[in-house]
Amino acid sequence: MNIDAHQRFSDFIKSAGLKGTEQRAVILDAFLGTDAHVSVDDLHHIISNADKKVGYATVHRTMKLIAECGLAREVMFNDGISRFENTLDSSHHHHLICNDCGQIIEFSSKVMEIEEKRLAKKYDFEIESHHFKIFGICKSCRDQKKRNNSRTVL
Amino acid sequence: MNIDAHQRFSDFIKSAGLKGTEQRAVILDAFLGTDAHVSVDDLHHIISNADKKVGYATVHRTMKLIAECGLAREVMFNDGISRFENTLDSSHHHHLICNDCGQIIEFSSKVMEIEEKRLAKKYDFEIESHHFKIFGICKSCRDQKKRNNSRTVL
DNA sequence: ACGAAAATGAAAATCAATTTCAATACCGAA
DNA sequence: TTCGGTATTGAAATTGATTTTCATTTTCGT
Ligand SMILES: [Mn+2]
Ligand SMILES: [Mn+2]
Ligand SMILES: [Zn+2]
Ligand SMILES: [Zn+2]
Repeated sequence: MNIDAHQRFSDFIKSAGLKGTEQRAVILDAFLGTDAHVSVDDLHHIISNADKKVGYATVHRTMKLIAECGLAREVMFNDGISRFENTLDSSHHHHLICNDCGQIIEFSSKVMEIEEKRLAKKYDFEIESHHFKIFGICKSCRDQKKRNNSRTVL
Repeated sequence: MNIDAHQRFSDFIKSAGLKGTEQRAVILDAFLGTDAHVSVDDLHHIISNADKKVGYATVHRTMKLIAECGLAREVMFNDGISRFENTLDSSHHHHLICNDCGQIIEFSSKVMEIEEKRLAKKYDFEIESHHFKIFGICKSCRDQKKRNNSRTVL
């Protein structure tokens, strides 16, 4: 189905005149092993916890490469930290982000994709990327608040 | 029509147990005097150029207050800098951002607002804010590229 | 005017991201 | 396989926006 991610990365590396290294393999594996939205720091910890040693700067540089070759997408929520998500095993989507617990709900919307194309045409704009983010309070956080409020009243 | 922005800000200040100061007035005026997406640094320069002296930290803290009271909305594009835009004299909208020249085109979309409400209901999510950002290349940058390319060929 | 509380601003701290650079590793050519 | 030019690594330093600190000043209800 998909071209193997490792293959794709090494093709990218080669075609860019770069070199394959043990560190890059370790980082790619760590990244492919998560299904969350991981920061450079997250990945650096994951790698360290697996008793491998790769410098923070190298994780950072390699994640940029992995994103550049299309295996990762860089997303920023509201905390000023860049996070990466696997693009191969998830289709295009957007995010609902809970302001309380940080939970992230993914969604996709055909309606929005169509509307976006209409807007691009209207403004004669060539789209390279786009992102819709909805911030608010998730159901479980609202429920928890309700419980706390009734407790306060008692 | 609108409650006067100054009135609204001073009401907010008062109700929060804060104090009115000359600096806050200067900063609010500077902010209301622009119609762009201005950073703290932008505003600090605007104020300095007008031969007034307000510390950078005070501009920062005051813009947070102005946003908190609903007179400004904080937006972040892709350069890691927070910018503020006037909410009173512009209605709710989203942004097309040119990756080449940084130009920002504003748009609003009824379709998206409706779709967003549908999604919130679907995921039982209480929306507090949302933002749709489309990155790409604007018409004039595309035209310029074309011109450069034909020049290269010659 | 007094005095408690808040605000100011210069400087320092924070913190993710990025750069530096000397040492090391990669890899194609011979 | 060795060689050698090039890329990579990683610890430490730097960057740059944001945020905090804290001594001093200002505000504003009484
Ligand atoms: Mn996602
Ligand atoms: Mn705008
Ligand atoms: Zn939540
Ligand atoms: Zn442009």
